Amino acid sequence: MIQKTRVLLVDDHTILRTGLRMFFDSQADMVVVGEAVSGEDALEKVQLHQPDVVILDISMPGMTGIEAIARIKQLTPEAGILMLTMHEAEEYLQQAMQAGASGYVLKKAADSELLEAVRAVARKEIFLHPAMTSLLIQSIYHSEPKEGLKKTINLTSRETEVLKLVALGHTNKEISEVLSVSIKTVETHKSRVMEKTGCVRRSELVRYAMQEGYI
Amino acid sequence: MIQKTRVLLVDDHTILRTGLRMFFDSQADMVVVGEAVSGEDALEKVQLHQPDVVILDISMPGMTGIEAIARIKQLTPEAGILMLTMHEAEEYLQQAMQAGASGYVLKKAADSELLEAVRAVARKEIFLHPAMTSLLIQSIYHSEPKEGLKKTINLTSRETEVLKLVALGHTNKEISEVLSVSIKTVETHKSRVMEKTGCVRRSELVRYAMQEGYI
DNA sequence: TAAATTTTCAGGGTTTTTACTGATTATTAA
DNA sequence: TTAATAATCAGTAAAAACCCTGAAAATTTA
Repeated sequence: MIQKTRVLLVDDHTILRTGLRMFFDSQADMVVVGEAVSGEDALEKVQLHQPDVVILDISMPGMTGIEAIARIKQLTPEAGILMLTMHEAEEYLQQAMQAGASGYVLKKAADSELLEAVRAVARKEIFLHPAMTSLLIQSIYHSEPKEGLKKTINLTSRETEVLKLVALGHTNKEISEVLSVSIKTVETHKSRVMEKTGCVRRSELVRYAMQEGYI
Repeated sequence: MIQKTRVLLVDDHTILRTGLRMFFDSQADMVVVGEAVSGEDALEKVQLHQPDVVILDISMPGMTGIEAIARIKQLTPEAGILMLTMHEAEEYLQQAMQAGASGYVLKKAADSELLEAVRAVARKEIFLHPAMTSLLIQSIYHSEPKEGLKKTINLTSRETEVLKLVALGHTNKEISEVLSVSIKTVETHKSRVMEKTGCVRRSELVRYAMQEGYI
């Protein structure tokens, strides 16, 4: 091992970070070069420490892990990003991989799996637990309209119509003409959809619509 | 091991089949229950032997492996299909996974990998070599448009980037930030794309991008 | 019927996009 | 080495979108 794999830990739980640091530093081929407690913090630390692998939690205060992935990738495209999370849901997995993550490991996974994942990501490979891979492939190639998510986010029929048309790139005016309502009404529906889905950008709306099979 | 994994070999090369049969039969947990020399033959043998795992080559006389996957899946959805091929190209990989394959192993892979793959598929998991997984994820989430489609309308690389981002719902500002250029530059590229494609509305641009496989 | 939800619309200020025209600097091809 | 193509950016005015708050009908549910 000529060079140790440089690891940056990003998690808001100090205890977890400390544990991970001890764990990684006890490995001959890796070293923790820094820690960050938030997405914003991570962006700084990434520039400062130039890590090979960034280990990131999805749920963090402030910027979400998903957002952080994109920002980090922008800053240092060479750094591999490994999501370490307790969420087994495929929606997170999909979003993370789409945003540019190189791996996804559950917090309940075995230590050996985490090490394997870090080493794979350091080699520029993508690491997913077989079961996670199944989920991903399934969701990509053989996805059914997800009932689970539809239950939580309940769009009205009018909101659904507007979402679809927005995602297809139609302007508010076009939508208002198609639905025979005023532009103001369209704006209201759209903003309500964004509120319900948690989207703050039109692009997120597009992705949401695609992901949920609206378009 | 209560039940041995029942394997069906499908390949038009007799030597290879014989070698594989000996190899698998030497394993304590698997048994080759049949062989087939073509896709058509495979369909019969699948019904006859009810295998747990079908090992299939893509390139075969008559029905292609990709076609065979779909047909086999239709007949016996419980059977896992493992592609064993010399093709490293991601287009085959994508097609195979989309058609319903559960794994993809290169003929040049190590014996141990093949065993691992068969066992994973028998467990209803999906098996891909990490490098293959990378390819797949890359091609799904970070794909370049297909060359064939770009013949008629020739977009420059920058125009293509802008088109993709526009179609994904990003604002000019977001695009200018991602590409590190001014908004004015983005506007120019976008209007040029609209000129070339004949689109006059953003929605048409979205449809074009989808149709041409940009997104 | 009463309450909750859905659908509809408005005002107003800010930001962004659109649709022009025009132009400079690489890079590539002939 | 020209000539063509690609990529960059500017100005400007009108149109549209965005982001609020607020609110009245219509419909559905309890």
